[in-house]
Amino acid sequence: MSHLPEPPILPDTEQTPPAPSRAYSPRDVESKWYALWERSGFFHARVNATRPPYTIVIPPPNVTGVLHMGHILNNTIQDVLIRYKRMTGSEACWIPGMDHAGIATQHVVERSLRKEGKTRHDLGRGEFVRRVWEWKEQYGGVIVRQLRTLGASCDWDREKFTMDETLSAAVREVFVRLYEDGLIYRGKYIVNWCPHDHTAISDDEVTYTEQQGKLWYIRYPLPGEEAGFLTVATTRPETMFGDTAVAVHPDDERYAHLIGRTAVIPLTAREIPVIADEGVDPAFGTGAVKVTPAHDPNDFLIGQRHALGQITIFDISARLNDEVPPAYRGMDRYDAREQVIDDLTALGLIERTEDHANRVGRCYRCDTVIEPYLSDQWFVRMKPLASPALEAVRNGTIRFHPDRWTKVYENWMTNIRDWCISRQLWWGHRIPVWYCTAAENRTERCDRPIVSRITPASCPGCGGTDLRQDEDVLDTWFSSWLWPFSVHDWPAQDSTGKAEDLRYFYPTDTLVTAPEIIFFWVARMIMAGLKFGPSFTGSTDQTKNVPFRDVYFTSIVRDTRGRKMSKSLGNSPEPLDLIAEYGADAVRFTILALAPVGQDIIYAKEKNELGRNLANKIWNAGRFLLMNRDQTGEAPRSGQFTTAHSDLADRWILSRLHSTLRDVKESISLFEFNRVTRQLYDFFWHDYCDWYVEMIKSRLYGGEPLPVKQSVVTRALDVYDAALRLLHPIMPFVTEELWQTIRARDAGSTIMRATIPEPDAAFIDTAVERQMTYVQGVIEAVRTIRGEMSIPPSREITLLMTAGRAHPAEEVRRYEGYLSRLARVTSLSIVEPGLRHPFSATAVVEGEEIFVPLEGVIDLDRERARLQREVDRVTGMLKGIGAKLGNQAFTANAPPEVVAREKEKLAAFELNLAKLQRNLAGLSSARET
RNA sequence: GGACGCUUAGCUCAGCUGGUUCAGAGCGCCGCCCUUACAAGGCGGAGGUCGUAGGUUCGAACCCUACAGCGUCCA
Repeated sequence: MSHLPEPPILPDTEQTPPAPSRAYSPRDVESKWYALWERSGFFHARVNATRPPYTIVIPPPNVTGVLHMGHILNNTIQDVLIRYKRMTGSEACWIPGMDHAGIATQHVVERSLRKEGKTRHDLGRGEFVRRVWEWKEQYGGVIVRQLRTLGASCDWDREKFTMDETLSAAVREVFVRLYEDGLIYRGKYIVNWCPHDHTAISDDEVTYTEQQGKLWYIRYPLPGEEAGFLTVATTRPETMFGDTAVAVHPDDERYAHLIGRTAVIPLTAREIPVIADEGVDPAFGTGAVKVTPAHDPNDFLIGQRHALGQITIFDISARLNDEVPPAYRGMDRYDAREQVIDDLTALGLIERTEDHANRVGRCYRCDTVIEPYLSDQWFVRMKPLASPALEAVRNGTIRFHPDRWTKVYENWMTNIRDWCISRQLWWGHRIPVWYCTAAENRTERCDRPIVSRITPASCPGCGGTDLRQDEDVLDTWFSSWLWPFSVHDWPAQDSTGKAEDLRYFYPTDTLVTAPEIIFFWVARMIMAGLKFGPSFTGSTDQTKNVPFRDVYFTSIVRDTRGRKMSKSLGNSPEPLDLIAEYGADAVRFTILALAPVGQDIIYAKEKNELGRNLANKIWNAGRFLLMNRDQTGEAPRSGQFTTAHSDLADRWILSRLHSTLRDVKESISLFEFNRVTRQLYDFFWHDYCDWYVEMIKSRLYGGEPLPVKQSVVTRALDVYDAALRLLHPIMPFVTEELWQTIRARDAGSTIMRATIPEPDAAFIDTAVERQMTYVQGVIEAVRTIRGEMSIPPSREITLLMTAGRAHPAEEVRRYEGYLSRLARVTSLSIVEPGLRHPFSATAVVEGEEIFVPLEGVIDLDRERARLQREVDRVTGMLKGIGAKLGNQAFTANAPPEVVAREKEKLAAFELNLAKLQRNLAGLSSARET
């Protein structure tokens, strides 16, 4: 339990000690609450039949990862949803965890080995993997601790890691099932090979960039023809040693006579056929292309159609191998390119060279240029999985926010290609496939791979025990796509006691993630849910099997120059530094406030002042309430809100509170978080602090009887208490601190598990809001006069005003306290309309005239100019409305209520204008008197 | 090349089904205030032909078309 700093009491001695800070200091507050929440088990969710579940699984960050701005946004949103749901009747469960990040983690450990002068091969596979685990235990998961600093209310008891035993079992189970269903196959195909990481990567892991390159026109000699050549154009001359044909389009008359003949690969003596293939673009280069089936995906297909040979000429590092002439062996692919060009030039075989922009694919992990490479890999057949997953999004079982991502998804899903799932790494889930290596007694069955959930003891073919497991591991995403149910220990849920959890918490409700991984992850999770869900939901109902119902795609965080924030650019603030400087609450609030729906965020650290200032404002409102509570005491409380001794301001703030409860509820349901921040900011800052608190001061500091004051205090606390709860999901720390402080709480209670009130339409009172608008209008009019006439607050003024039918005198009298405090008016007189009040500054509010007598002070010229501007403004508006109403077409076609409204406006403005003009004239005559 | 998104005040953004205080907020700027919660504050003020050009409509920031600029994804 903590206490707000007391208001400063200055001793009347000459020495003034440093005043206790009146500013909110998040550092002191935030550090203590998280630990208490976690220790108290407030984050933990349980199967609870009396509450509906609300589940989110965290997009598992890499075990190597550290918190960046994208995580701040993403996890703040998840926490807001979880905390809001927890406080509005749901059993909210946010399941945290990490993935093992195959390539990235292996890199990290290899790098540290290199410092010892070793490679992983020196250690051997078993030892290397042991070292990775060691690294993980010691250094991994920094991000998980950082999330706690952010305030994330994850259910840490449920934390998972994709390499955990149960999640590994899920991976094996899925592999075997897919294999048995014929959806997994192995084959020699062109894959995206990373020559740096020495592994295949999937199509989605390649990022393409436009690059300025060259197109070389190379002469391939035609045997038997003196000085006869067939010229082919290529961007990759170094691959010519792997050519097994030259191809032209069958309809290309230029080359028709060459089809079926041969050409010689320069720098070698090898002859290759000239073939005709529909896939050749006659407009590209010369219309004749070299065909290298082992090193180009298109050529691979051409090669298959024509049964061409496949000659692999690179080793795993993309250096030329022994398939090429001795002079080039061992050369890097780019060195070889230069050498080949030089040698061809020397032979006069380069016809010409053109600039050519080409798309270069790079490894998304290490940025190395990808080499299309022929190798044995494992694939998942995607089409059968994709169609139900496509359907689930199309028919609205799963909804994307913003909706436009649906189209991106559909596009990809309808053109889906098979997924290469094998990786030539050591860190990851090893492929559960064994091969019989028995030399003797082999049967036909021995040639088939043994696909098994558990390590097989012997070959089912020959019974031999000489088995070798496939060397490869699985793509990390092959475990991530199971995450929504593998976190509940599927398929071992019965033996681990998590069966009930799986039934209760699956499917999850909302997925919050980045659009960048819509294919990598989101789409595949949907496929996995629909494929494997029936086995644990016991239902074929799509709605029960999908992994989530709503997917919210977050914005990309950019710097003020529009560049994506990244480590390598160094343009991203360190999130923990931000939190240290501004407080986690401020960082959370700010990032949400900055995030336009579906657009990128332009982020600068100074913007956190928005959130910090709000925290400070609320803190100080709390101090105000506390002081008055201690001074005055509270009235006895019975219901939710005290209605005793309530006046306009009280009814108004309750109306505003319930409007805000309603608006926030709606905004959250629409995932419009920046709107939530605006609604809360406006309520706290403007409605509560600027108007309500100022208005109750006239009663708190006036001569009201104690019970009245106590009711006022109680109600102010009631509203504040409810508003704190509503704000809590976004600013968890400061709201807990204040909630605990403003009133005594039961031991072990927390705002985290308090209830956010349901919006109640009975409190929303438009009549009260209209009256309040009038009062505010009068106060603002007087303040404007003060401001423009440069009348300091210290100078007392009197106010004369008319009181017509809409706001009769007895009503205006009730507001006198507000006017005196908020407009610093010392006396109020109701006057008859139409009287002259010379030497007064004037204004018209809702048809009522107000006069501020300023004899001796008034600058008549300034006031005249001010009124003239106002007259001009109103005249302009009247002109517009007049034109509209004078237009036959408008009055004939517009809905009657619109026309009526315009007529009302016209009348009101005309009334205002007449009064303004009369007062302006009165001012002019005042000069003569 | 195809698809999608964005363009509103100096900056960052709201503006929902076309018509109420539809032209707004925060920051910044100018002026006045240390008024007993808050100077990380209070009060007031100035700032925009809503990217351009057409069109639909009685009426367009909002709907349609084209163009320009910026951005993202896919080929």
